[in-house]
Amino acid sequence: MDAFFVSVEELFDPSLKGKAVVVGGQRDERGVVAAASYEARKYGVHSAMPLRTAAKLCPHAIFVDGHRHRYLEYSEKVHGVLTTFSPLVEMASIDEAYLDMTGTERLHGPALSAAHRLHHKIKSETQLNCSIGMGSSRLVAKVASAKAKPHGILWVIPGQEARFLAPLDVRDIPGVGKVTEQSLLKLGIQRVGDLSRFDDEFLEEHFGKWGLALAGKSRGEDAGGWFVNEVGADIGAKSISHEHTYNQDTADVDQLESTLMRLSEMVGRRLREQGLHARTIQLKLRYKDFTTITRAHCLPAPTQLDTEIFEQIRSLFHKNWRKGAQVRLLGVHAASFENPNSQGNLLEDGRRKRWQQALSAADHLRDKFGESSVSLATGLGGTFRERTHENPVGLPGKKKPA
DNA sequence: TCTGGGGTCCTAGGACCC
DNA sequence: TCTGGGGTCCTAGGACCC
Repeated sequence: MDAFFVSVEELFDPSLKGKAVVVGGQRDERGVVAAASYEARKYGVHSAMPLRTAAKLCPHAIFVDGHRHRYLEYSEKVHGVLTTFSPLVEMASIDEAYLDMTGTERLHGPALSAAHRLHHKIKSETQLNCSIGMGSSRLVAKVASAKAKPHGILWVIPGQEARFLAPLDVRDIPGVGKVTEQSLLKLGIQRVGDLSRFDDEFLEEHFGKWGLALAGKSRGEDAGGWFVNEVGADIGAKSISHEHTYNQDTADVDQLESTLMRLSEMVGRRLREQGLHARTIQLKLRYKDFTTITRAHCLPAPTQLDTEIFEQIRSLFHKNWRKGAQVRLLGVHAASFENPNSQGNLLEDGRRKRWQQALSAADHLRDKFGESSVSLATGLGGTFRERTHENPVGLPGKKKPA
C-alpha cells in the first residue's frame, strides 16, 4: 500500500489530502515518524525519523496520532480483495502482501492484466492506492513494487531478474540496512551488480550464512533462509510483547511497577486471545542514556496468566534495575510458546483455573466497558494508581483504596 | 536530530547431557 | 591428570523490517 497510514487517516479527515502529513504523534513528543505523506517527504521527512526532527524539517506539517485499529481494519479489507485473486495470499505486514499467481491464468487471464484489475479493485473497494511488483520470486516482486511507487505496476520478465537488480543500490535489497551497507561499501560493493560479481564462497567468508543469502539475492533468489516458505503458509506469532516509553524519564518505583503491571496485563490478555502459553518472559529496560538491557526467565511451565507474568517481570526488574537510575522505557515480552501440559499438582491447577476464569471475566469487561475498566491491584501498600483515558499507563495520580 | 512499538532472524557463549 | 564431540536449552544482544 502507498503511504498506508497517511492514506487511511485521509479517509477519516479528507482535509489532510494533498498536505504535508506526519503520522505517529505530535511534533513535541518523544517518538518517530510512522508514515509521511509524499508532500512531507519532499522536505526530507521519512519514517523512523524522530518527530521533533520532522517538525524542524517541515514546520507546516500536520502531525497526527496513529490509530492502529483503523489500519488493521483497512488491512483486513485489502486482504479480502486479494483473496478474490489468488487462494495463496500471505500478509507480510500490515500493508504488504504476496500473492502466488501461479496457475490463475484460466480464471484471471495473463498475470499483467490481472495486476491491472487488482490495482483497480483495491482502489474502488478501499479508496486506497497500492503499487504492484511482479516477479518470479518474492524478492524481485518486492523490489519491483518499491520501484513502482507511487500507484504503479512493474513486471520483471522472467530471465531478466539480474539485469533489473544490477543497477540498484545494495540498500534496495530487503535485509540490507545501514550496517550491512557500510560493510559492503568497505569491500567496494555499492550496487547489486557489484555484489553479484563476487562468488558465494567469498561472501560466506565475510558474512557467514547471511553472505550466502546475499549472493542469492543479488541474482533475485529468495533462498538463503529468509523466504523459504510457500506463499500463504502463514505461521503463527513467535512472540508477543508490549513496551512503553515515558514522555519524561522516571525513577519512581511505584510508577515503574505500575507500568510493568499494565504491560504484563496487556501481554497476558493477548496470550489468552490467541490461546497461547509462553515459557519465556523477558524484561526490557532502557535508561535515560539509551543503554538498553533485556533479561529473560524461563518458567518451568508455560503460562498465560497476568499474575505469573508480572511476578517474573517484577523480580527481573528488581534484580537488574540500578536503583534510582532514570528509566526511559520498559517492556514485557513473552515467547517460547508451548502447549500447557497440565501435570502439575492438583492444588496448583485449581488455583490456576480460578485465575483463568477471573481473567477471562476481566477480558470481557474490558471489551464491554473499555481498557481502563478493570485492573489487578499491584499490591503496593494496598493502593494502586488510577488509570484513566488521559492517564493510560497509570502515572502517579490520586490514590484509591485497593 | 535525540532516537516508538511490534515483530523476525541470527550469533555466540555457557550449562548440561550422553 | 588435564582432557572429545555432538547435541539441546537458555540467555543476551544486535540487525533489520514495517
